[in-house]
Amino acid sequence: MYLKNNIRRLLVYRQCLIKFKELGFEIVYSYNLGCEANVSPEQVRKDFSKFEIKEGRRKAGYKIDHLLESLDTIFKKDKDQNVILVGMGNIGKALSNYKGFAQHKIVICAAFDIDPSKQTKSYKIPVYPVENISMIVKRHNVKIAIIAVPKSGAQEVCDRLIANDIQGIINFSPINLKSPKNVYINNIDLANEMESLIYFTLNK
Amino acid sequence: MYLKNNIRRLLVYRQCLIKFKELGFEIVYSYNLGCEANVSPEQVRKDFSKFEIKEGRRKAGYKIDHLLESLDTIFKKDKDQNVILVGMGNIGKALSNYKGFAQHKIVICAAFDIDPSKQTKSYKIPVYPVENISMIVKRHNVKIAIIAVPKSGAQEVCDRLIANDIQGIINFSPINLKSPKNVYINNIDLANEMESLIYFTLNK
DNA sequence: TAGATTGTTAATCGATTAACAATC
DNA sequence: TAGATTGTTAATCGATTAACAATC
Repeated sequence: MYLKNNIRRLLVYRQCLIKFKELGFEIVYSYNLGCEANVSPEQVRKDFSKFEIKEGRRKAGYKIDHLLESLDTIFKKDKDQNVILVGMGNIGKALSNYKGFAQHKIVICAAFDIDPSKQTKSYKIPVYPVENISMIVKRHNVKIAIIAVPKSGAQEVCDRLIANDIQGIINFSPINLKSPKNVYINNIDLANEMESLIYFTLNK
Repeated sequence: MYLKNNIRRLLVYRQCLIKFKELGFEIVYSYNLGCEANVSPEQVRKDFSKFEIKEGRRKAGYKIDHLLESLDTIFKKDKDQNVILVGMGNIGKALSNYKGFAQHKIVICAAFDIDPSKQTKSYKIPVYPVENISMIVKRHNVKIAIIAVPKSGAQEVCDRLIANDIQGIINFSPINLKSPKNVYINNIDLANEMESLIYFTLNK
């Protein structure tokens, strides 16, 4: 199993490569890419090596398109990935409008909220009562979910998702969810992210 | 300089301790806290040791209140921390309404946007034109900023913030910002967070 | 007291960095 | 060819885990 940092760096490389491509470049050296991604050239080559990306040519660098293809294979970008979103509060709404997902072939196919006033099919993404999770998950074969409900309801939502065979959850609620270890959870606690930033800024 | 992971775990411990406290507990053992935070008891004790938190009593565990006080000292929670927010799009708006910051004594004291239709003082947080950054930063002695503008404008905003002596930036724009190394940047790329979740979920 | 738990020291593990042969 | 760059192997560094003495 590859480590988190590895994967995260690959995703940053992809970001950088897309930028280079947009700027009209066709090849990069590990040195360029490292500069842009804030890592050493050796780290870049090591990461590629670990994922068996061996498309560089000594002295001639890497073709950007080839690298992007390899990364698309690793991240299975051949088709859309359906995800569901639970909670249409501040964060939920922002995520449902977020443009960045589409470019990554991530599609929020349905949202859920307990508040009937937020349930509508006239919105860009249909918003259902949470009772419908089971139906929608089966219909669209969803394996990934986003939790953006208040802290108090997060564990209950989590349990319901797992009961419906959701395998991975990104959690914006500031609580450490309990889950069986075969369910992968990515916690994003916005206040903690701010705290950590503040800590490192003030303790340089 | 303490490592990122260390600090992040301390913040998770705090989250857990607050939960325990709300549930009426007064003491914890490293074992309980580890369980809740998903780390080993040894890791908990090691982290405490590193930050010179030595308030446990053998066999009697740690007083939750004492631990929270120590953590508040480490994270300087004696007074509010003013931050500014640039970009009042989807994400910016969500952040400006986010309840979780107040509990952490993080205060968004002003927001900025280039779109005149978004500039208003009648909103909960005043929204100014970006030209006013300099004035507000000086007036409130702000050192920390949030970037939530589209990718295309992010580097320009970043440069302007740094020119105004901002020391730490949390960046929600999907781009690797260039900055002098004395400015700490915390990048949160929502699409990459989703990608990483999807990767680990599908490659278990 | 005996057993449990802390705080720290030592051992292990894994990630990053350095070095370098291969070669374009 | 000479110099530059890759891909990999070896060395280092640091984080995590294990062990254990101290002691409540």
